[in-house]
Amino acid sequence: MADLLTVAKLAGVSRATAARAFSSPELVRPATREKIFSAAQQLAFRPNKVAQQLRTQATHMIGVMVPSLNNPVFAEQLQAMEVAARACGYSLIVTTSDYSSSREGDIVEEMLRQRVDGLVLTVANAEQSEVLAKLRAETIPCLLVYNPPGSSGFPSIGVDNLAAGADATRYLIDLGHARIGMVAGPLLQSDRAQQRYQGYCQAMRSAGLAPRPLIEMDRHTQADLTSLAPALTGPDALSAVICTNDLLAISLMGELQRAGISVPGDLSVMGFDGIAMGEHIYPSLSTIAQPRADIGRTAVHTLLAMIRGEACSPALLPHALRQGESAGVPASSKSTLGTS
Amino acid sequence: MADLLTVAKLAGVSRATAARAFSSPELVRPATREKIFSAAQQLAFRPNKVAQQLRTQATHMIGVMVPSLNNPVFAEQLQAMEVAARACGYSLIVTTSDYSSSREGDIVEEMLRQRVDGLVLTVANAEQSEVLAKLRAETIPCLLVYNPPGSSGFPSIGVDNLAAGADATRYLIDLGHARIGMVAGPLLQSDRAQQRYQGYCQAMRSAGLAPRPLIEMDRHTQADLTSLAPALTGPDALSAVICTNDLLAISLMGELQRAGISVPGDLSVMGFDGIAMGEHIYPSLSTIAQPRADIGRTAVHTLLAMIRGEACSPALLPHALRQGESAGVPASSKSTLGTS
DNA sequence: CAAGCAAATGAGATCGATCTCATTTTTTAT
DNA sequence: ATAAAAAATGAGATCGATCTCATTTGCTTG
Repeated sequence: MADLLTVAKLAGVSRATAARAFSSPELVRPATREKIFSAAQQLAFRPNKVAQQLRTQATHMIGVMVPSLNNPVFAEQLQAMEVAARACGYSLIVTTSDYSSSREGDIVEEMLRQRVDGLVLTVANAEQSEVLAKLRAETIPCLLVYNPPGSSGFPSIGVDNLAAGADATRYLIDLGHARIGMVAGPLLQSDRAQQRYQGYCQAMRSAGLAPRPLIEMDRHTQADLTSLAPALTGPDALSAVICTNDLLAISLMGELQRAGISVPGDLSVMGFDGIAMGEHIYPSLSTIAQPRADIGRTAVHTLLAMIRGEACSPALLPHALRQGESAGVPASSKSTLGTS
Repeated sequence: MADLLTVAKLAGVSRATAARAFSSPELVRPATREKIFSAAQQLAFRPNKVAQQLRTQATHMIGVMVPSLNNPVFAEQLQAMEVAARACGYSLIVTTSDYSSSREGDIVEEMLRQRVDGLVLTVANAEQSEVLAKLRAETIPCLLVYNPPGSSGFPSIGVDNLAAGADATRYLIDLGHARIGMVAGPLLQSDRAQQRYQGYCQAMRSAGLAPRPLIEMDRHTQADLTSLAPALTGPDALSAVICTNDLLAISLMGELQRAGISVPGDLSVMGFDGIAMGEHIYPSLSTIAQPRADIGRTAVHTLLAMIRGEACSPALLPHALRQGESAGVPASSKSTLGTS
């Protein structure tokens, strides 16, 4: 592959001038510039970014780590990030941690060696993350996404999960529900889920209702009915559940329907995240939508600002309750209304 | 950031020896090695990959381009690729083309400048892709995913879309359907969709049925009922449709159910791809599942083999018909059976 | 037309590692 | 103990661009 020196020779100029023709053309006399460009053309010259990166000490690469691309929330956020980054001349190195703390460590170390200009991370639990502890000693710009901007010490882009959890709960209460439960993945491993549950508890109490203990599923994105069954029977049976993410909600709805339980007839279901799929299925998913594309875009722009050395304001983006068909008036109220 | 020279000085050795301690420790006397390692430790030395890449002329980076991460097929494939690549010491630069040919060109050029070691691409249409034409003049290892391995001249990883299309069709025929249609995105822009349609046509003819013209939707991943309505009325109304991808199928099912059309009662629906979501919704999606994770993994391993200079055999991976609840016995047969 | 000044160009160092080849040190054999 | 062979180390070039600073070229103006 032809390098700049070869181009310079063919054009009869020095390396420096050839380089200038590309980086600051206005400093090169038009005639010379043309000679250089045509030489470059002939030789099919293609600038070597690696060399540029070494010399300028800037890679124009952003390291991105998400838990999994199998969850559309992250994939959709990444889609937006990629578009935003490329528009600004940056590339994305994408990695997945599978919520594993050791993998998180390896990945970040690798990216630091690659000298990415900044990092955008979504970690399992920001408060007690080892990798964030290590990063605190580094000077590289680093931004969290979805993780609450708590005491981790890093700026963060996301929504107010607590308020969002409360909003979802209040929506169901306003619909007439009182026996509302919350369903989460295993061990409440995600700090977002924890906050959402807090919000649920607050909203319940504000309405004079007793919050119920969280119902944990074995898997983070797939519901199993057996774990839920106890909560659905007896006099205190739930009339509505909020799932801590959309995948969980969607798979729960599927299981319910397969078991002959009607949604929202017998049980209202709400999700969290607002993945695109939720709008297309039937019944469409009532959910708290996070502005995923906005989050991705904002994350990129905020990180680039940090890279430029500007102070950055950790942004809370607005969430929105998306009314779908999966949450409705509870059966009891309906019959009450019908007979009144 | 401390560099190797600084480490070498502190350890009282030359750059060369310090470098060797890391790259080929067996060439360095244990005592010396220890001095170097402890110096590195003290200085928090972190090898600079950019410099390595420049010197060794190998980046250990793979450029990946997919149409969109909003479609779980690509996200799920990417997830598998990332894991496989990292296990082999490679990183992924991920980009999305949105099926735009100009964006494809820009992206690939950018990646070539970045001197990625190889490319894994999914293009809109491999046969007439400008970017592939350009790449044919380059020497960089390049692998297609999902695109049929036709005359593009590049090895490809994917399934036999023609056979898959025929399998789906035959499955519906075996269920008793005769009035089967196929639904695709706009302009049949994807070469895979074309092949699947061919397969459908073949299977129909083999069964003595007349293939119907393709029904095109305005968007690639979202169905609208108005475009489909004509095909659903009259004496010749369809009893089953095959969609060229799962997103289309799922959104179609949603629309149908919202319109009071029962699936599979009134209309059987099949998809293509086998995204995870399809199994969770209700009714679960009958589809032709592509081994997305396998495809991703195989793509990485095949590309790495190409990078090592080994000849590569373009692999066709097996697809599988996944029986779901969305395709069933047609209403007419059912009543026939019932009255006989 | 010469002096003076701005614009254009070039020489050489630099980024941080690796590689080759020469040199020094250590080990082995005699 | 000494020569020969093997192992360990070092000096310096190299990858491909960019940057600084010195030098040359071109232009303006008196």
